[in-house]
Amino acid sequence: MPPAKPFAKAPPRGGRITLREVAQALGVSVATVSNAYNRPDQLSEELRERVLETARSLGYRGPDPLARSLRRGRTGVIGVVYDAPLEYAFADPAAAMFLGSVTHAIQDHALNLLLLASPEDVTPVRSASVDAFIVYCAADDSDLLRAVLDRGLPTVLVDQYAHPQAVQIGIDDAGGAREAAQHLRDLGHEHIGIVCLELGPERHTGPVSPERERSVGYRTTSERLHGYRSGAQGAALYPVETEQNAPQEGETRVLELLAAHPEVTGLLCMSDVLAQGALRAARTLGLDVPADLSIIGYDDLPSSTTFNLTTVWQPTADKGRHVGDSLLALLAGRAAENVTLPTRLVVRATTAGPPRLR
Amino acid sequence: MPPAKPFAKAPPRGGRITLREVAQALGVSVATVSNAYNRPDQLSEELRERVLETARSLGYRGPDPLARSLRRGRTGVIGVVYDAPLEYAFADPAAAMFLGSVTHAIQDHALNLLLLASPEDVTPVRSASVDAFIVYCAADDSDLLRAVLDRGLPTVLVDQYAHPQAVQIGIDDAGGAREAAQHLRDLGHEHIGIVCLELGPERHTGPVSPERERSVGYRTTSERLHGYRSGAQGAALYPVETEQNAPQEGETRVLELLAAHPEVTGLLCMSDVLAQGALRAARTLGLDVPADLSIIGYDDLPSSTTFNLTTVWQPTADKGRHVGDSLLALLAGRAAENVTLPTRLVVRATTAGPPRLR
DNA sequence: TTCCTGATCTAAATCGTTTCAGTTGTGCTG
DNA sequence: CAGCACAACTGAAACGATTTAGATCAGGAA
Repeated sequence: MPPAKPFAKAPPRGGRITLREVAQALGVSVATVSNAYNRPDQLSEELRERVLETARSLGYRGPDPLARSLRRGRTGVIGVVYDAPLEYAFADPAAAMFLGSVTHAIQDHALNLLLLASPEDVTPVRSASVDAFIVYCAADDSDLLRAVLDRGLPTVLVDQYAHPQAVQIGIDDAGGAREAAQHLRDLGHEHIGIVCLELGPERHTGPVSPERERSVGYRTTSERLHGYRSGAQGAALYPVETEQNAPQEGETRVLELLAAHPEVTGLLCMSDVLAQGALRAARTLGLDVPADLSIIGYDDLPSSTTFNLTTVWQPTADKGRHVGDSLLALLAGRAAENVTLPTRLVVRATTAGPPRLR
Repeated sequence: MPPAKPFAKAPPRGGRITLREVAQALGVSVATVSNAYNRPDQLSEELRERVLETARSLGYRGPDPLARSLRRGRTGVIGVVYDAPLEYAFADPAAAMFLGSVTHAIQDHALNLLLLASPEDVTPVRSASVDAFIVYCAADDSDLLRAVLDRGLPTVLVDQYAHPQAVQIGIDDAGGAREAAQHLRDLGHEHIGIVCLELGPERHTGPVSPERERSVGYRTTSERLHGYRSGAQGAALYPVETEQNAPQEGETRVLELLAAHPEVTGLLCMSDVLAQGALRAARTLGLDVPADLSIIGYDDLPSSTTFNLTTVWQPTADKGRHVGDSLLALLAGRAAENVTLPTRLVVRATTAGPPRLR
């Protein structure tokens, strides 16, 4: 290897044009060029035109966003964290709709969403250039949540347990669940299956044991389960756990459940996606819905109207709006309050009284 | 709309701890503290421990990601641009699934997705700190696309016309459409309705005139329309335009279409979501599917299995993977090639021969 | 002793902006 | 003609890190 290069001071960066180059080409100061872009009132219209013109001809693409953010101390980016492979988030229409409503709420304020992937590794959370965080469905004791709070940035927790260092936005999960269970009871169902979402980050499937039920990590699951129990008093309940919020998964679990407990005549599903799986299972078994089997979902997705699914509606759009508002308040240095939004049972065509005999 | 400038004034940068503070507290240089985080082999284990310990006790939260990015010239962020209100993207399960598959493809490479909202304003595109762009479903002549290409960053175009300055990843839109149309023809349908996605960024609804059909801005719509026409030769075709990819919208347009053309016995929908609307319309009219009306969708969403919908499958996961791979190649300075992925008709239970008489 | 090597650690130069605090030069008032 | 407001522009200090090119020192070989 040759020991030393004669031209050691070669600029390694590809010939990137900066404010300085433009300023030099014009014989003005960099401050003036910067002002041409950011504060047109600080220089004469004529000079501004010349600056912009020169910049264009030099191939200058405008002030570097990164340098600007560093200097200004603001990025205009909100980090979104989801405590599961992020692909699941997109596979879940309810999550996608929520993200859509957040987007809607913040896009007029020059804010954008950065999706932080890979939950088992907290590095992205530690090294993301963001002004604030949204944490969606993280378990209360997760490393992820801890890493987020460690950043010390404004944080909004969605559908999670409250935390002193963050704002919490959620829905009345238990209330909606209670209504749903009550509805089945009112119709006369005595044996009711419950298709749960994940109870915690560790993926399990099958019947939920009482001790497992006692240590549920996700607030949503926990609350809905409590709601079901309080609304279905007097009935026999058969909760089963799923490991992914997907129709296929719902179908499999429901088939298992009905095989183990043929006396079940009603199904409470913690999501419309799982309810879709229940619908498939019923079709597979040749059961008529609702004559042979009643099914209730949760979320009220757009497709559920088409399925004529009885379900629990939740104000997804409102939720996004509240998250957005809270974020804006926190970023402006104001306080924001925890919010719990209402839910409501929507009775459609997948529920009826139980069959007299099977 | 006035340009949003929410945080013109930065918040008080009250006592933020930096590398320097930590270095001073220890009496070492900032380089050493930096090395403690980034290159542990550059200092003794003992000193490194002390640095980390001091940092912790001082409340230092680790190297600022922004400053690091500026210095390193890399952000680890990919900008995603969608040529419609971003909320629509989330409302469309196919788009959400695609985003999910991209996420999956890049998350092992320390890359994250930044969703750039508000398409009518190109500011976010101009001022986003990203290493590369993904453009999804933008019209060929849109300001948005131009703004993206102006940034001069690696760019992948998805479901769009090819462009010399970018890599294009797409599917065989026309092929799938042709198969679908052919299928209806083979079954004997003579009068076929076509429910189109948006033809261009300007929202229209209702019947598509021949001249409008000639100037379709979105490649997906254009290709599928061509495919339908080439597969349905000999039949009378009635294309109608929608302004949003949503079930409700599909229902409305189909009701209009069937009112205007009662002789229609088959429907080609450019998305499963629109096909869902068709299903609703049929129910509203008391028509039996497929006895009275055949319906074919496009995308093959998970819910379409439940609906038993005949539809055109597309390799969403593959698409995301290819986008991810191309991005990685471009970021590494390598070249990447345009890719067109196959599509395939999936026949389920919503298609049959036309009724003899109505 | 002298020189070389390797392990540690440091000084200083960036990275590309924004913005505070001036410095000019001009025209107007009193 | 002094005094002053004002418009137009500039210098230089941040912003918070990474990284290159040494400096220093101890130990071992020659």
